[in-house]
Amino acid sequence: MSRTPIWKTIAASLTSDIAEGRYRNGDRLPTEAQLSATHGVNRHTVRRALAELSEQGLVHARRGAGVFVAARPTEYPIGRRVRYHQNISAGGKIPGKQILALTTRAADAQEADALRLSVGDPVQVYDGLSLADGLPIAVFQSVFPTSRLPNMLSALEDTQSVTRALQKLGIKDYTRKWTRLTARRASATQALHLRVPEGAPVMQSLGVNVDPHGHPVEFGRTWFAGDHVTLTLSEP
Amino acid sequence: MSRTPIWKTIAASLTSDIAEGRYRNGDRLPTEAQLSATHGVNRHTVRRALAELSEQGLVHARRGAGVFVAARPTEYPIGRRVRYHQNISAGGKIPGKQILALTTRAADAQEADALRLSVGDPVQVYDGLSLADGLPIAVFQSVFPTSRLPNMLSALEDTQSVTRALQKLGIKDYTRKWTRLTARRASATQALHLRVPEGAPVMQSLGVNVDPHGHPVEFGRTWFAGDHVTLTLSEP
DNA sequence: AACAACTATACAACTAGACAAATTATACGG
DNA sequence: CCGTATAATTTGTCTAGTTGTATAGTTGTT
Repeated sequence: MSRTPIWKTIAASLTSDIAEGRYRNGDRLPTEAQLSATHGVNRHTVRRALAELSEQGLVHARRGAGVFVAARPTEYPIGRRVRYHQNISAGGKIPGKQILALTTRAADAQEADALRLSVGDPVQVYDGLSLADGLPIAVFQSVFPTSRLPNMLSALEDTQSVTRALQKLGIKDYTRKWTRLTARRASATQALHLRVPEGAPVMQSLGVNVDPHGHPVEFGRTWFAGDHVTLTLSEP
Repeated sequence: MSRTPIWKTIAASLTSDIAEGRYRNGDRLPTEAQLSATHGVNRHTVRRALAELSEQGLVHARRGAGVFVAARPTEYPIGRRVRYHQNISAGGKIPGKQILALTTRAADAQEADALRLSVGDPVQVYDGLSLADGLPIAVFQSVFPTSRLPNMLSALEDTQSVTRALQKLGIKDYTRKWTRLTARRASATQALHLRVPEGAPVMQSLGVNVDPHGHPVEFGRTWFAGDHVTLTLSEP
């Protein structure tokens, strides 16, 4: 009998299938039941193989949905001019955004400090999800001062783009004033959106964009899925 | 993977949103579709969370309309002097009434006994709905003897208030002679008015009000929505 | 005998899609 | 202006499929 466990040969077979492009980025693998049937083994043996691939970051599973080929890291440049759509397009991927929620509430201390407001001043909040080639790479929360941008939410609803929404409201250009990066663990909801296990490492980015006069127009919090993105710093 | 089911975290999130006043009494929650999108989860998972809140009585759903934050129980004191308007106002809520029907017919056995009439004597009947903060808390049926109060219905139509209508007809004060309480299941029409599922528990209250001379002036049947009201007994 | 690899079974948790039923919003005609 | 038919929303229910986890048993190797 062979010395190598069955699950290792199955894992190797799946790995080569992925490498050869038989299953591509974001594709769903056959179900565990199908794989166990085609390989003539028990489902648990297939699971052992999939666990190996998952460990290596080649695939990720979603309960009830299936096992998917993990995306290769997306390059995301961060500099003085941060434009999501341009960044992703330049990397040869199709950008996408998904609105999770548009709300109005009072500013907390951090937001007030960043936007030069007082705590409790009204702000408009855009919670969303950034996609590259249809795969989630980041969840973000953009906060806009209501006093300076009264109709930001409706503009966002129309354009789905921060850049275009700001243009609509008369702000033709904006630049990044500062960016702070930290490593964090994904919360339950972040993990769900980013399709990573809870507690997986994410990169938290805090930043403020200002108009040409230096007035802050947006305070953004972004959480990048560490496995799917590498941030590249251009002009610090 | 996390040990706690996703739906529990969603339920907890919604509960805290309600507790913090983000959604208030009677407010409509976001639709199940919206919630499932913002939480990055299937609609059925959201439904599981909402079912939990519904079980706890925090929300109630209306098919085709939405999911609403359930009103906190309204305190309704029952004693010798039962005045609807005062009772609700004292609880810090805005009282309201809605006339469902004003009719004249013959007294049945129960009504005749309570009002010291003969079966078949003419009585005037006021079917209505009691609201607190715009939410239905009870349906009621007030029966008045035509012999003693000939123009009660028109007085009610003007004043919408039993107390003021009786004053208009010369009865300056009245007190509760007796009250009987029973638990029942809501009939279809009651359930519709009270916005509770059919068969939900309701408290049936029967009572007679008498003028200062001890003559009965009103026989009232009231059905309180059990989930929305707690009756408190003051002077028995 | 001990251990690792694999099998077998069952259930929980979540996803996916479809359709029914109730409600609300909208357009139309008198 | 009002009522009515129509469409769009929204919750309720059903069926089916998929991964996650737990328990117990079998087989081959050392």
